[in-house]
Parts: sequence; C-alpha cells; structure tokens
Amino acid sequence: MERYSMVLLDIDYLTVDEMPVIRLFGKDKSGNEPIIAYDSSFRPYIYAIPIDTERCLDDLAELGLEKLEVTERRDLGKPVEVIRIEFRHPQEVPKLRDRIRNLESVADIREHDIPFYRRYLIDRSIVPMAGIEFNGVEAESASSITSDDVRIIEITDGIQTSDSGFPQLDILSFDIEVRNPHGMPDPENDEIVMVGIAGNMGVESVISTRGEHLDFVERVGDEAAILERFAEIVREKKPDILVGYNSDNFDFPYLSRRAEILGVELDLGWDGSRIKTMRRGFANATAIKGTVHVDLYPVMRRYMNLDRYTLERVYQELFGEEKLDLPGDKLWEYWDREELRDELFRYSLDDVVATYRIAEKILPLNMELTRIVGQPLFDISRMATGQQAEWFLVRKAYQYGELVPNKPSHSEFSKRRGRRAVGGYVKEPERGLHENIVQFDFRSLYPSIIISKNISPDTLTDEKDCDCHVAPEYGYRFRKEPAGFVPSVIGEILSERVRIKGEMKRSDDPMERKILNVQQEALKRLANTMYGVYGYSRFRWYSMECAEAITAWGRDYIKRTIKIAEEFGFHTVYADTDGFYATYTGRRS
DNA sequence: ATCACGCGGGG
DNA sequence: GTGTACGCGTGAT
Repeated sequence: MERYSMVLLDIDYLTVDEMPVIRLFGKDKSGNEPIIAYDSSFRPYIYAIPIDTERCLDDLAELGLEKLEVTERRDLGKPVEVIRIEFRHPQEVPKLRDRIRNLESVADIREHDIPFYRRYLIDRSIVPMAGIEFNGVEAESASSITSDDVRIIEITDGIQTSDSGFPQLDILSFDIEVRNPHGMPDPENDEIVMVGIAGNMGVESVISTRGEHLDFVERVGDEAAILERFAEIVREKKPDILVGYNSDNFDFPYLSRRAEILGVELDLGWDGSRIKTMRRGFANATAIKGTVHVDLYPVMRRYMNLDRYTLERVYQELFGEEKLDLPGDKLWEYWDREELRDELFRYSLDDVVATYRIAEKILPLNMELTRIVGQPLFDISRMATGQQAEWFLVRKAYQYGELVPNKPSHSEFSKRRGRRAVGGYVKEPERGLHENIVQFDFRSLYPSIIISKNISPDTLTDEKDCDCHVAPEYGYRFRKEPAGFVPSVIGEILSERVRIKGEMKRSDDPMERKILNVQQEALKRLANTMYGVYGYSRFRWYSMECAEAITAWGRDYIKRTIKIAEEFGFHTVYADTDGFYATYTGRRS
C-alpha cells in the first residue's frame, strides 16, 4: 500500500458486480500523469423522518432495507430523530423512495435526490480542482478499455484533501468550421472543413484538408481524417480542461453526428469512452471522462451583463479589441473561393485563440468557485449562481448536522413563482448636471443585514414574546439566538474573505496577490448571491419572508441614512438600493 | 392584464 | 443518472 496524491479534476461512478464504485479522475502533481482512482467503500443513503420510530424500522425492514441507523439531525434548527437508510446502489433510491415516503410511519424523507458523486464529495470532505491524497494500491494491469498512459489505483482508505501547491492547468480550446451553403449548418449534409485548436500545451493550429501553404495549418486527407486527428490530439494530450464556445449545443453535437456518419470514433475519455452529450432541460451538455469540458458561453452569460453574448462581443468587452469576424452565412464561399480561403483559415485560428484567451481570463474564478462550492467544474460552469449557492449550502448543511430541505414540488414551485420581493429603494435621478457630487454607499449591504438581523428560515418565528429582530414594514420576527444556518454560512464566507484580503495586503508576490484576489472575488460573489436565492423559487431554503425582510431593512437603512445626510446639509439627487449621490447645499433641514 | 411561444449561442 | 431543467421579451387575445 502506498500514499498517492493528485489534483482532482472530475468524478463519476461505475457499477461493478452490481455495486457502485466511485471513480476519481486526476493528475499526479509531480509528473502530471493521468490517474483514475477507484473507491468502492461508499454507499448511498437517504434519511426518513419517522412518525413512529419502532414501526418505521419494521416497515423499512419489510421493504428489504437492512442497513438502518437511528440518529439525530437538525431540521431548520430543531433537533429531530431520523433514520439513515443505506442502499446497495444509487439506482435503488428512486425505485424505493416513493414507497418509503408513503409509509404511514414516515413523516417525510430527505436527501433522496443528491447525485451519488456529489454525496461522495461532500461526505469525504474533498473538493475538485484541488489536491487530494489517499492510500491505495496500483491495479496490476490497466484494463483493456484504458489506454496505457493512465494509471489505475484502487483506493483502500484515508482519502482527504492535501494542501500542497496547485500545478499549472493544461487547457485546450477548440472550434469547428462548417461548409453550410444552405442556411444553418446541417450535420446530415454539411461537412466540417476545419477544426481549430489552441492552448498552453504547445498547440495552436487548424486541422484541414486544404491551406497547405499556411504554416499554422495541419493538412490531412479528408473530413474523417480531420476528426481523427482532432481526437488523436485530445487523447494524446489529455488536457485538464477542454474549452469551446457554445460547444455544448453546437460543436460537440455536430462533431458527434459527423463522426457517426463517417464512422470515426470520438473516444476522447481517459477510460477509452466516447464523448457523451446529455439533454439537460432545454440545453445540452457534453462530457468527456477525465478531461473537463467547459463551454464558455453559459459561463460568460453569467459573468457579464451584455445585450448579446457572441464570441466577438464577449471578446471585445473583455479585451477591448475587435476580433476578426466573417458573416456566418457566407463562410462557405470563403471556403469555396480560393482567393478568400486564407481569410477563413485566419478566422478559424482567431476564433480558437480568442476562445483560449477568454478561458485563461475566466477560468481562475470558476476554479475558485469550484473549490468553494465543492462540486465539479463541469457542473459549476453550467450552474446558475443560485444553484451554486444551493450546493454550497448542501455541503455546509452536512457539516452543521442540518438536514437539507427537499426541492419544491411542482405545485409548490408554481405557487412560489408568481411572488416577488419588493426591491431596494430607488429615488429617480433629478434631471440636470450636478456638480460636487458626494457618493455614499453601504459595503455588502444585504449580506450584512442577513448576518446582523440573523435572517434565516430557521430563526424566523411566530412567537410574540421572543428576543427578536423585527423587520420593518412586515413585522417578521427573527430570533437573535442562536445564529441561523444561512447567516452563519455567510459569516464564514465573509470572514474567510477578510482573512484572504489581509493575506493579500501582506503579500508582495504579484502572482500570489493575483490568486488571492480571485479567491476573495469568488467569495464576494457567493456572499452576494445568498440574498437573492431566498426569493428563487426552486431554492431548497426558499423563504419569501426572509427575502422581503432583507430588502425591507435595506430600504429602512438607506432612507434613514439619507435623512441624516439631509440634516447635515446634503441634498440627494439619486439613490438606488445600497447607495446614493448627493450635493452639498449647506442648508440644514 | 394574461398567456403561449420562441429564442439564445454556433456556421 | 439519488436523471428530466431557464428566463425573458414578444405578439396575440
């Protein structure tokens, strides 16, 4: 047995002999070698909140459930007795949970919809995009499905985070060009003419059947060979991250269909598996086992606020420079006409390099969010900020011994949907040019209110004679003691941020300061998200009372501040939520 | 006012 | 994959 350490990139599970086996995909920190580590020690479980514990244990045993443990957790702060029900396989959970929920001895079931790999990350206290270490044994021979450059390790025990340094990530970006003479590209008819790749692994080229006189073009025989060469490069390089722009919904589905038609295998997974495109609601997501595929389009949509999110627009906003842009419906002519073709090659290269540059700029923040939230980068990069906040809280709930609330039912969801908390106070700006403007604003107004007024679903109470904070306008009451779940978590986030900012001030290494700055930025974003999620209808800790109380206190604070400023001779010309602008008149009111 | 519908990105 | 899912603007009624 040996101690292994690696950077954790991705996670999933397999079924071996009907039992689940967690797979951890990572890279050895020193040699940068790909590793797949198997852990067969983890089992799925859910909680039942019993009405009658003894009867419930009998009823569960009757369903064939043997591993039952009576234990204590808190439910929105209140201690409750629960039965932890262990299953043999994750897929038993959806099969049995309705029957368990419908038992007369059961009041409710909890944590029955936490994906198995997420449960593992939370319960084992490990996070992706960070170091982990474990005891294990090297598998005798890498199985036939796995290429020989991947080490296979069976984890025996002792998995934990390891805090040694984080190596430079291998990032590869890609982008395809299609010859589509009849409107939108149709993979049934329109061939792929170029695949551009760029990254920090010594790659920057366009793979194509033409362009032989251009030094950045790698020329191959036909379309199938373009796809094969692309697959070969990805398989050989095994980048940590593969990025595209709208690649979930365009490049990868298109590549897959063309590969199918041409009989090419897109087996890019470290285990030799094919890329897999999944339907995720209204959109797709393409996954590669091992390498993390990040589609920058959904990431950029969340990161900036623009009218459009085309690659050109996003690039211009981030770097202040225009990139080469050709009309999409004319690209096929650039391919067909020899005198224009070089321009198409340059456009292809420009696109893929732009994609890489955006990745370089935006991934550090997403890596930090991944480490803080503790779920895979693949998921984090496709999650709305509310979802990120929720999974962060799910992890915290485990640490605090709190039960995770269930997701709202369909009817609950539609009931919530129409409701919206009144927003911040806005005083419409006075027309005209104002001189000598003074600006006042609150630092992290909403997070501060949540903490100082202890606003949390578990501190909200109907008791009249409690030691409570009472919300203005609404009169909602929040117990002062003990600290609520969400305020505690935000408190942790903010104090961690203060610690990092202190470290940043002390550091004189510009590289280190930059990293610390991204970390504190990620924490700030998460703290600011926490307020909004109370009013987000799919949120597990949804509370319209909390959402309304926060903005009510916010309005109260800013109005009172404005009033005091006016007593000192200021005149407010514009106010919005957490700040206002004023002129100094000297007239005390 | 309320509701169904369609779009985003990609070529 | 312990699947299964957005949010907004538009035009019609």
